[in-house]
Amino acid sequence: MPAGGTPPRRATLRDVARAAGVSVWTVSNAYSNPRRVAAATRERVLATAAAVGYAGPDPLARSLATGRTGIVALHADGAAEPLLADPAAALVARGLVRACDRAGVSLLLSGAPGAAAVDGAVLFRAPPPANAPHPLVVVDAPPADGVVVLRADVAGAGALAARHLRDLGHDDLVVLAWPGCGERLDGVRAGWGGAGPIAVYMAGDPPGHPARQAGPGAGRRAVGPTRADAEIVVRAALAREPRPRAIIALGDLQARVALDTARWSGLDVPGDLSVVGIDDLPGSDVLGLTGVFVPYRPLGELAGATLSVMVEGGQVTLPAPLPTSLVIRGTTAPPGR
Amino acid sequence: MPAGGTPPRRATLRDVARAAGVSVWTVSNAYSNPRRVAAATRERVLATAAAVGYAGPDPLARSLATGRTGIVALHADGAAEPLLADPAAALVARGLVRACDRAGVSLLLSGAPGAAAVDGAVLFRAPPPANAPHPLVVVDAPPADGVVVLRADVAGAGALAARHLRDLGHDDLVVLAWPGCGERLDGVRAGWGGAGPIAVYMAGDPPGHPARQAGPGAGRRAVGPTRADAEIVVRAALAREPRPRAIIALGDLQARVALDTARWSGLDVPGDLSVVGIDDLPGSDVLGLTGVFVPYRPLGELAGATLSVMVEGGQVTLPAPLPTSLVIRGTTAPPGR
DNA sequence: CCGCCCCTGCTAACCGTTTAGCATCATCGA
DNA sequence: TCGATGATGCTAAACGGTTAGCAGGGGCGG
Repeated sequence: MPAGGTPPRRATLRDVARAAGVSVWTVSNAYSNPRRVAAATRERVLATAAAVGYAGPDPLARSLATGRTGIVALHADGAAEPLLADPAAALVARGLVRACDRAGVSLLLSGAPGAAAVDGAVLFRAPPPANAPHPLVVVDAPPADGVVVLRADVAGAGALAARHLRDLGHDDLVVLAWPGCGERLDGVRAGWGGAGPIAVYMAGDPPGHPARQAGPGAGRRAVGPTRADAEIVVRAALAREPRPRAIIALGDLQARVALDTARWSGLDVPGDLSVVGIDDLPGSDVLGLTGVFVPYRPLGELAGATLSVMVEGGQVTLPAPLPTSLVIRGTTAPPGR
Repeated sequence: MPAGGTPPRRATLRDVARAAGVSVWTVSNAYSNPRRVAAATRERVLATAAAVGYAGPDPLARSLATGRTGIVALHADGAAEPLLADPAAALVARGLVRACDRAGVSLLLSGAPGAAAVDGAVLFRAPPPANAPHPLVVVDAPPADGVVVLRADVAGAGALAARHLRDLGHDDLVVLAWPGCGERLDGVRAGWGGAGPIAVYMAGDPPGHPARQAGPGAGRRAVGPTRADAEIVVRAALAREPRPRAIIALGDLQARVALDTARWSGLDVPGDLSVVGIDDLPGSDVLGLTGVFVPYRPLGELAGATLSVMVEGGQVTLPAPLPTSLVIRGTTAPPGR
């Protein structure tokens, strides 16, 4: 004989309606649109729902019907991990999650755009896909037509760094760079303004470099050198004759490697060598690194706010690049005699 | 007269089927189950889809039909931001996102459990809800019946810290604690083993403390003191007579405040005062802080792997608490004379 | 030539909601 | 007494897929 128990299926709106003796419409509105149903009826419906173990409308079905998911995505290229592992991306994520909290939505970290249904997406340093079914905001990428791109004034950042060293009296500049950071480099050149020679040491991927060929992210735009790449280029730069007295690292990671390497080889920073980084990532403060602050977290927050407006159907105007600022700590000084 | 253009609605499976002259079944399987449809047919379907601008099955509808979303959640209490702002939570998130990448799913950061449809959820230091419609894994919370709780051996961590100081010859211990870290404290007591007196300074929320009453998280289990709380308790501890010579901070944040405050008031660390923290958060290495490493990132990774198994319907056996390890750096030494 | 089986594709039911549009009814002013 | 009105709740059509079960047909062994 058949067991008389309820099936293991979770209760649905229909079940509640049947049990409460009302229509599906009434139950749905009791949850989503309380003022359209009389208080007494609503009370009864909710009580019945609790009795049959109904925990509220299924978010999936609700999303399908309404077209809204209450989720925005932060996308990376192949894998989601870099979104938290890369310090700059993590800062953007942190700003974004704060904006999401404020807007009452959740944040999805995903390496596969389109795999999940979202109301909108933020792309960090990634090219926008052609036919996204939702609004898109791109962070820290070159401006492009037809897409909302949010960025910091990285050229200004380079200029700030160069001007600082020039103001200190330096007249010989070494720059640690990598392919793809052209704008920062241009800024450095502009800020330096011919105060002396500039030597650029370029890190990372020559075509065919094995370490960057493997893996899902191979071939994508370089967003920065690996630690190993940085060490190679730093060693090369420090070995130059005459020895460098002022270094701008276009990224904080390179700056830290430069700091380590210089001190390791007995140089006094800033006595023998001035080092300034660009990014001012968390941790650079305790290192005492002089650098230019790039507002990644505010960018993430702005991206979230902007996306919210777009999801609501509003128009947004492209803001000017967010300003950067020089933070002077302990790694720069006038050139030693 | 009516404009003959296509409506702005996105193409659906049905549209593609009509255009390709096949049934909906065929189109669906061409995407989701390629081996059930002849290669030639599939080819034709995909071409037609591209022609009418169909970008693949809608994830939402697919999820509704299959019951799978390809999303796992990391939940916090009221807001999602602490998941990235709190260093320990951020480490768990990082481990989790890596496991998600490996499993091919996306990670949702949410402050409102149940607001979005997910296949499973990880709760960090939060009590599990009663009737979750999906598998649950709890990280870093007291063991409980019927739920999978993953944890580090925090008692062992406390013991490691205490034993280290005792081995160095200390015989007078000051502990910086907060309500809710009882297990760590117990571990300290066990590791210390009566090598001398222990003075415990407890930080944070006395009932009615205004700073912790406001906000959505009010009343929840304390996961650690705020910076301000830490400063107060550190000041109190350092002012003790006789002056402390060995401090265990049950959390790294307190340890850092202790370090700052001690050095600020002219004490030599570790000459006058030994400080050891528990957590070994990122940044403690450059600070040179001696401490006990708590494997938050591996916990996140393990949580992700465990959750994957549970989502697939598998049974999991509770692993033993993950071991912690002592990391000796520069803030501990034998007691000064 | 016949019966069997596999391959392919179809029909139709289902997933659990939302919501536009309409029916019903009690209340109320004239 | 009657029509207008507002409150309340119902019917039914989406939303965009998946998939169990089945029909038709061609290849193949007997």
